[in-house]
Amino acid sequence: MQKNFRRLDGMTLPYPLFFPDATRGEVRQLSFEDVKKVGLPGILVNTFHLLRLVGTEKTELAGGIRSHLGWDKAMISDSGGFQIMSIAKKGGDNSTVTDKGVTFTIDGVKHHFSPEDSIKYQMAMRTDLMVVLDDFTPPDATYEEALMTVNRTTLWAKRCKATYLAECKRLNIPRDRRPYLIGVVQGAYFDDLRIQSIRELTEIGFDGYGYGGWVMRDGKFDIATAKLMADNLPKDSVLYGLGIGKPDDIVKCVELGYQIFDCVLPTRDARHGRLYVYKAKEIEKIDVYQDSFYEYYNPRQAQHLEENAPVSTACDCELCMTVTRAELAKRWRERDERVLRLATIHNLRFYAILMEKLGSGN
RNA sequence: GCUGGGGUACUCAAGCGGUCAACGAGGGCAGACUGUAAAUCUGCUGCCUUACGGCUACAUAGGUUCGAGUCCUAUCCCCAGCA
Repeated sequence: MQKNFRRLDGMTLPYPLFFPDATRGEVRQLSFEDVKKVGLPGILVNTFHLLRLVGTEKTELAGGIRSHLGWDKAMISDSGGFQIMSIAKKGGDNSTVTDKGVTFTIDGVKHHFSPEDSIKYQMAMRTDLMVVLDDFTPPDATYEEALMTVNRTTLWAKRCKATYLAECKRLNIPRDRRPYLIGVVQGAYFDDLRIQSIRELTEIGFDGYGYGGWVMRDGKFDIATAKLMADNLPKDSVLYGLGIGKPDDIVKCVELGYQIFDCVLPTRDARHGRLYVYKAKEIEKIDVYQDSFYEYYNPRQAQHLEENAPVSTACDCELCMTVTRAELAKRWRERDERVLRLATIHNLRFYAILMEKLGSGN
């Protein structure tokens, strides 16, 4: 198993890594300075949304999305495959998905997007890791529907790989300076489809493989499929849990061999008033291998208006160092927007500490 | 003192004879959120009950009516204008 993540500039970062989602080029509520202070290795940006909002020319001219945005740490990109699910398949509009690609309709505007587009733009962005465009099903999909997306994902993966190689050649990128290209395993909850997807993708050959699709099953993280994949994928490849996940699920995945994660949960939960708190008095005493090693803290609850302690004593983030629970609760109910930033910082710091704890065992 | 307008659940606020346990908003409580069209969304919020249903309620007391938060009378408060 690989021990380190290699950035385009040659710098290495020890696994496991968690990348907060900066879908549109920014982690919601945070400045890049905030993200850096939190101690995470980089951010994940979304190819489809950035292509829509920034465009290819600007990015190429600026020498990559990193310098366009002014971000100097690691950056990985998602292909836009998830948006096929979250936007195109949500129904009710004119979006369509065919083998050729996908047509999104957002606010009445049509956007065409193909596997080739995704790779070309990811190359133009010069992210450290990129993901093939994939297709997947909603949780209630039938076997036949899941099979169709497995086949399409394989078809697209081939074209993504070809585009990747062509772009590397066209741009004269030396072998050791190429971004990681991740294939995404599909197959929903059907083990044989997952195996088929793994077989087809590994035949094409990728630097790593992602646990794709709907990772939740009946309201719980589908650890069985995560294990199936870890057991059947090449041991020397990178394992990426796309959209994973809750802190305890990340712990389980790291134990299975997963190295890279990204998820909206810490940032979205922060905005929605769900803060993560380690059940330990101080950072040194945190044991992430203990059952239920953390709990939720909701600053919106009126009961916290009297509490003069910090949100967590096992945390060194700006929120916990400067604001009491009472102050946070008060400011939350006053709709002071700055608390969303502090809450986001807190949850991301929680994830950063989690990854540090998980990495120290390497 | 006169004239006019009001008193509705934790708060604000609809309601103008039945479809009202009472619109809506806030607050409160609970839940959801997993490659971000989410600083969002969903419930519950008089009492008993899992529910059906029952009970008690729209300042207070009477009254009219088959039926009253809604109409009438008196009383108590509040507000504006005039004295």
